[in-house]
Amino acid sequence: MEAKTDVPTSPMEVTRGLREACMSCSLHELCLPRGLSGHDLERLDTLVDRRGPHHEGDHLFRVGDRFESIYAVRAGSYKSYTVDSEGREHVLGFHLPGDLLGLDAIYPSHHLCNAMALDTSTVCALPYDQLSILSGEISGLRVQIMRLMSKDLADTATLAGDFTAEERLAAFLVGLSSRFRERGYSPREFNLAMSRRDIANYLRLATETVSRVFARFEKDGLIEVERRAVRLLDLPRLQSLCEAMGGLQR
Amino acid sequence: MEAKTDVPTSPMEVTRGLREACMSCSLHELCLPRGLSGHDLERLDTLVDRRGPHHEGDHLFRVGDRFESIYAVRAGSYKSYTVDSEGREHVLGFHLPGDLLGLDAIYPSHHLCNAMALDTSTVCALPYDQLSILSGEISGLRVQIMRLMSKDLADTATLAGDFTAEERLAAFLVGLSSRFRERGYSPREFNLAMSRRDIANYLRLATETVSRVFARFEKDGLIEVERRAVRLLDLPRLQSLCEAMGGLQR
DNA sequence: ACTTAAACTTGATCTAGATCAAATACCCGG
DNA sequence: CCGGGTATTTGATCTAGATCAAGTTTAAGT
Repeated sequence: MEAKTDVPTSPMEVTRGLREACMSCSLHELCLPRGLSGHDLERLDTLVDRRGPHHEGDHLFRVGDRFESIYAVRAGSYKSYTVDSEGREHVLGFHLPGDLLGLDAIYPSHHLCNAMALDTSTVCALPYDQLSILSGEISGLRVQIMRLMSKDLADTATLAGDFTAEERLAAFLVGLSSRFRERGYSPREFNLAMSRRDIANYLRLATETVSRVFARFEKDGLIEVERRAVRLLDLPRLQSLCEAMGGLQR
Repeated sequence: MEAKTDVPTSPMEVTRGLREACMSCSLHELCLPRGLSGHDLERLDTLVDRRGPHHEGDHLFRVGDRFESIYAVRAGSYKSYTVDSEGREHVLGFHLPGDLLGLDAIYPSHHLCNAMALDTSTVCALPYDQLSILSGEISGLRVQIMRLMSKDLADTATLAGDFTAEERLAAFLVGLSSRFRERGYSPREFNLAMSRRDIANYLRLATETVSRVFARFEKDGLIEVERRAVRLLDLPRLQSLCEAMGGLQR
């Protein structure tokens, strides 16, 4: 048996604790700490409340929950989604390590969507009022928060467009691929954390259509897909399929 | 003949200049100044570079332009849009007085979309680096910038969902209605600044479909529409048509 | 291993909305 | 007031993708 990982009880565990500090986090360059120097980083670090692990199906927050913190995904992945009055689910996004969650709740001060773990996952919670104060004092932090929000705005806008099922799915795969690359994983071969149904809801397609387009892509030699495991065989061609959308997506 | 409006040359013009200060701007409560006290407001005011008028079809910025300022619409209206590699236009949003434009360009530091005046329109340009510095010093300004970005994120997410043509158009009208109400105009009766084609591109529908749904709404006694002039006859029923979407939209 | 349920795929239809095709209305410059 | 271009409406088809309907594979218990 391994020791429980959520209570540091040995020197080894303490070392592990240190490794989890922003300073030594591998997501450094993607996440809030980007561009921050040693001392500022330490100050940010004191705000961080590391939470989890959440297991598949666990909720990080739900519609209507009071907004208190924004979350940075540390490990695993989450989906954000809403359920409309007809009971239809709309997936708003998939969130990988380094992504921020909960930004849309700042204005109304309560959450507008649900966030559910797709995997065994953990987050860093950043209490928003403290973060806001700190961002007044550290211009680099302010800059990075704005950058990340701006990026979210741009990404969402891309998805909003009117595109074919092929374009959407190609963009989805290419987008995931570059996000994995940024995070140091293979951009050619990865596992989908989300179900076909989630992908379909995200891309505004029927599950069956997603399945069929996957099959078509495989037949055309663009990808190899077996259940959740995907290998991109012809990234250039996939990119050209979705260049109409500006190339990528999240 | 009236005097040119862009060069203050008389006491009257000076008065007009004062009226245009943030402090006395009617958009105060919607726009960046919200929640700012007298002195802070004056500081914000010194950043503002009032530009225009732009005439119908004029561009405020275009894809690829270097990002320098964010813009607050002062009068008139703009649309933001992209043109994809197939030449299809995708309208991202319509921007009324008090709305901010250009936020999605912060991250890449160049504009990702075009912004075009739909009417004779003016903006307040806020140089982003100065605004960023000032927002470090004035917490209320920081709060308001985050609120407005957060709102944009939430709005865009709503549009991204999978809804019928009726739901979309109803939400569009209801959204416009509440935005006009917020701005002190009639929520029941207004003029559309945008063409059917723009509406269609925004809602991911064909122009013909927009036309037909307008006709259907009119036949059902929901609205009266003549060219660009719209009167909402049954707001409650329109709202119930789009409640699936969470009620509104921009 | 056996059951049951969920996830996924595949095939057959159906349909909302796109596209194609005119006709009509409006607007603007001369 | 007139001619030509653009915006809008209306009608007739067409089609991408939805929906309906079985299968099939996988995973989790028991």
